[in-house]
Amino acid sequence: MVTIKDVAKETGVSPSTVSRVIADNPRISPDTKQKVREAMERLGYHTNIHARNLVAKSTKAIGAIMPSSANKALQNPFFPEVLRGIGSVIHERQYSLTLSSGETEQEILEEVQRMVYGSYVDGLILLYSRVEDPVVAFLEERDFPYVMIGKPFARLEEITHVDNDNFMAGKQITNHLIARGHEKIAFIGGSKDLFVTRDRESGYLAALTDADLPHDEDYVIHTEFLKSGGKEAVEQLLSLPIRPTGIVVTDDLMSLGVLSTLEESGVQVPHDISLVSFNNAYLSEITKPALTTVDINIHELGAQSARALIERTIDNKIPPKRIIVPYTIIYRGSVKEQK
Amino acid sequence: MVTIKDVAKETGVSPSTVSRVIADNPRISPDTKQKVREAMERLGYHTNIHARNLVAKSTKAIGAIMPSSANKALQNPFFPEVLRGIGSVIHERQYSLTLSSGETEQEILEEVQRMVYGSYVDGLILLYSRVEDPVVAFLEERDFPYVMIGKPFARLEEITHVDNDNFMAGKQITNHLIARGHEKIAFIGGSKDLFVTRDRESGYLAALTDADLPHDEDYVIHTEFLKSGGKEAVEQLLSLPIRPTGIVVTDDLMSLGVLSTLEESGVQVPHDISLVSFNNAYLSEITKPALTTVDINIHELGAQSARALIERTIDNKIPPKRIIVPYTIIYRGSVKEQK
DNA sequence: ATCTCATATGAAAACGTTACAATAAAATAG
DNA sequence: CTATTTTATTGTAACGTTTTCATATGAGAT
Repeated sequence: MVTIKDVAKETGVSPSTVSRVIADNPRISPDTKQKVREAMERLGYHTNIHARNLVAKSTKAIGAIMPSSANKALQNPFFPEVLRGIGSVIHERQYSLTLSSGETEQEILEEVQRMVYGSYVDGLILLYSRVEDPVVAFLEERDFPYVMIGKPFARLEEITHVDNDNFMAGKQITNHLIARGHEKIAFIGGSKDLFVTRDRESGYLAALTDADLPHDEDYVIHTEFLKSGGKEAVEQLLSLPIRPTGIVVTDDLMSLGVLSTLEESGVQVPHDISLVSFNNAYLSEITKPALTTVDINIHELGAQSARALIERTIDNKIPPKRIIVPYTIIYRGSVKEQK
Repeated sequence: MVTIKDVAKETGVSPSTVSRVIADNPRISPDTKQKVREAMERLGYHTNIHARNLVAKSTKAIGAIMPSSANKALQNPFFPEVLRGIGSVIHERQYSLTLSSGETEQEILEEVQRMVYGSYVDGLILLYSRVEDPVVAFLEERDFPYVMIGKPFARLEEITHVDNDNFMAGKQITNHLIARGHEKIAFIGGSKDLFVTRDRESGYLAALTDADLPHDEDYVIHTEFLKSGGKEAVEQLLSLPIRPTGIVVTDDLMSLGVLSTLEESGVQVPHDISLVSFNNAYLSEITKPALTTVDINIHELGAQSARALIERTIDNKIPPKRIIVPYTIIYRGSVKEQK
């Protein structure tokens, strides 16, 4: 292993000078810098981060905390995509990325504690958001830098987070249905405990109100993620005396389930019922009628959170902020004019 | 930050003794161990990995290298799942997991070099396999511990890798179709450059041969991952003078595309054409006819590779090995008896 | 009682880096 | 041409561990 001393010896300067060259300190003459850099290149020098971290406090590493795998959400293509987003800025800034590996909530907490106490990372990105999260409590108590993707459950103004404007997205996509002549519009969302669901639902309701459409409670369904839930939801809607002509579904994967159940029941999409969805996962363009869906820009959610976190690791005193990533509506084939 | 010295002072022993207690050195008396452990607990001591790594050579961290994002495969739910698998053993052994963040091949190589030279990790897991991979060349040259998920392109016997028996799986799933009376069976696979495709195809062909069925070259199609490719493949098959009655598709996501194209063309699955698939991604149970598919046990692929790697980081001289993870066929509704 | 040997502990060096204080050399001012 | 400031460089002390070597204590063996 070639160290700073080897480079120093090679160039005939002191180790401290080499260290300064690495840090690009202005106090070093251009000549020396040049010379040292050549030697580093020639000998194949690479900084040993452990030595560096021991003295300088920064690790130049951040951690990403995944939700516990009890949560089926993991199957969602969301994760590889956020990780890519995070990765892109991580790479650009020459940071490195550590992933949490716990499966249960308890394990995740332990993992986080190990990362924080052992000074593995400078900051953390929480890839989920839940009620009364002990991880958040711990980080707050230690005043450790972190940002959250999605909307925090409490202390909204005190936690830096990156989110979409889910209210507006929900409103706008519902408006799309309304503009196409739909008046009986249902909503199928995930758990009510999740802010994504709540915000999108509020948007949906607002659109209805703005258009002077009544909102029927039977038209709003919350279901456990997918599969059985999605099936039940659809069956419930179809058994109603007056069937909806349009449905807003809060997740593409969910839409897939809705779509298949609808077809099983002989209901044609978009002929009989129009469907709009969220996320623009890859699969949303390969379903039978391709889905009209809200592209929430997952990659950007990741990238922005990484940027915000790095900023925060440099100065944890900057005021917390909320970053809203713009969404785009992707129009495809799941919506039809309703006469 | 509470250090080993603080614990030493608190208990009235020397730092070296504390260090030995941490390492559970048998030379320390049970009494002392007890006492020191209590103090560690009380003061909230946590090992600083950077200090430890500086002297002991192990980082107790491994890296996972994702494929370049040029590769659409990233959208595949495969990744969160392998990462979970890796994570489970990582956690169990108290290791930590670093993720590569490069987007292009060049970036990935740089990333790997940084990880290796900077001694960020003890070993690497390659989550992909490609021809003439500079990353592999680099790792081989440095004799750095690594394992690969999938099948290496060269030096099969020299690289520790974790894979399924894709030949047998391909054969068995094809046999399932044959047993149900199908004789005209087509195959839709990904790029011919990928070993997964090749192996599954060989299995498919072997099944045909064993059953004395002819194999028609027109029935074998290689397509770029999905979407347009999947569509074309299906159209090609349907335009044949004699249509197949069964299709083997090498990936669930691909099957989704095949399924929708088939339906668009008015072909009913499984009534007109039966479909079998691979991977058992979550979506395979929510498609219209749920897919009969090969569960390749992605989680286990990850877990096994992590285990093999950790073993290898401890002793890089152990002979390379190949680990075959068993698959299971999940029978669902996409296959029908052919009379 | 002396000697050997195991057992339990401690002192100190090392790991590769950064950062502060010190110094030497060069440039500028009076 | 000395005094002062500026610029470029160096020596040294940390950072928190592990590890080798040394040492003290007590138990058996002679």
